[in-house]
Amino acid sequence: MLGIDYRDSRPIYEQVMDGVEEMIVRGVWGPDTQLPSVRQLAGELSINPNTIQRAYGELEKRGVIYSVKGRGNFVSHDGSLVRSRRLEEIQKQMAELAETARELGADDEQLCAWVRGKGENA
Amino acid sequence: MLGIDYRDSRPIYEQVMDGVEEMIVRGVWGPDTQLPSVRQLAGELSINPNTIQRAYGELEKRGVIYSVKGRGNFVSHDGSLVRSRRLEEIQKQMAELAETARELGADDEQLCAWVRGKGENA
Amino acid sequence: MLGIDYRDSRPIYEQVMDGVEEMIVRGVWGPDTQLPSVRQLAGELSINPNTIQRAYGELEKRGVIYSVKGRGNFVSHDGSLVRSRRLEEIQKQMAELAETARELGADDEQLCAWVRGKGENA
Amino acid sequence: MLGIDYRDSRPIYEQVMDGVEEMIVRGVWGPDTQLPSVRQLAGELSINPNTIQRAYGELEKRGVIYSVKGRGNFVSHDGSLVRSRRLEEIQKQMAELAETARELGADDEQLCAWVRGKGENA
DNA sequence: GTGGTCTAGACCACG
DNA sequence: GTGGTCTAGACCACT
Repeated sequence: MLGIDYRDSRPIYEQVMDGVEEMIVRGVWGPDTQLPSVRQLAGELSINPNTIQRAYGELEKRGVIYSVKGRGNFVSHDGSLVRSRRLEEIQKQMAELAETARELGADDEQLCAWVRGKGENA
Repeated sequence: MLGIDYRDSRPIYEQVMDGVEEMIVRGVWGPDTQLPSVRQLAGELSINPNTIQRAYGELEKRGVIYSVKGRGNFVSHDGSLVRSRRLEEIQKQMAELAETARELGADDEQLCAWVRGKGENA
Repeated sequence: MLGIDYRDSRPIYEQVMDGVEEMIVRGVWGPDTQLPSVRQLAGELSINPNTIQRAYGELEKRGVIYSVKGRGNFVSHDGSLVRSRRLEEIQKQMAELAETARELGADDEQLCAWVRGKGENA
Repeated sequence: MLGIDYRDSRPIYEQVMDGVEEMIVRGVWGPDTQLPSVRQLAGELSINPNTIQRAYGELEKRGVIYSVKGRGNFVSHDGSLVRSRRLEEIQKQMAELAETARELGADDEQLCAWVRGKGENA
């Protein structure tokens, strides 16, 4: 879990954020679950603690987790809340892509086909 | 045309590339059309010539344009080729987004609705 | 009573201090009332005794309570004294905020409106 | 300008943020004004560049400034926008303080007097 | 030269 | 032990 890909162009702290959110979305970490300590996670992933700290800090500012000095970081939101927020972001991005594609001549049927699952045969 | 937005987080050279490709896709610049010279475009956009040079270089690497020493840069492909290549990229990105959305619980109908135009009929 | 909110960014020992002061201000604990022992309160709140100790220590330093070796901690002040000290602090903070707000263009009437109760008349 | 007070308990990066916002609010730095570079400001204030970077980063995330890689950071909002946002924050804090004060027995007239300017004589 | 990210190591407040 | 901040120094992408 929480795999880091150094070849990915996205910054590490962002990958960590996504990894944590995924654990929450999947329900593996419910509300008030304590997440791994900054130092521990840094050790496991062979990453500098500051990088983990930054990821946790951003997540806290977004309200996804909350931190208690001297105790640790904890999940605040229910997974469904995080999930819906993520879906909104995806929807926004897809709408933009669709807009550009339409300007290039694609029609709605094509676009629909692109986003359909792989069971598109038959 | 070829508007640059400094507030955009995307690098300038990328915005220039997109601008050039758009001129080609729209058919404003057909095959073998000579592009504005590096210095001229740099002057018009108040941009460092190095940046224009990089944009042209990347476009040449992609085969969208070709350069002739001492004469300038020229459009190589027909607009339709560029258009289809762009659509492929968009398709790829949308497929990835759709995949993630599906993992978050979205179904094909929702995804289709997201990419549909707001009312382009009539 | 003396509820602790781990999600609150304020340190626990400060929340404990506030809780104790509130009991005094409300008159629930009069002068010379014995406070719950460090260990007992720590147990009730599921908190480290060190934290309670620190809260009591700070309160003693402020003169709100006094401790007798081997016997326990006791309320020293009358509730009204604590109350007036608290009001002074609040007054000070509000004056600072008001000063900043005035520099930003707010006038006295606005400020008055902000601090007025929502409809406590009748 | 942009004075840092090391005795202040607030983190340095926050003081820097406030300093920048003040320059904007006062109209000293209008929209699209380029702010001092990370390294330059770090040098002037004898502060580590990372700390300035953090301050700038937070301001960008709030939309107060925008950054262009390789060029610098620039003011995005008009001062009035920043000002109104700040006033909202202050109003919120004052409302909370007022609430507590009222629970302690203060009445609206007192509170009004506390927030009035120093020309309170007469 | 600019901003953006990361590492390494340190200090502090809190529990 | 925990998180939060800061410093120092490095590397990268972009202009």
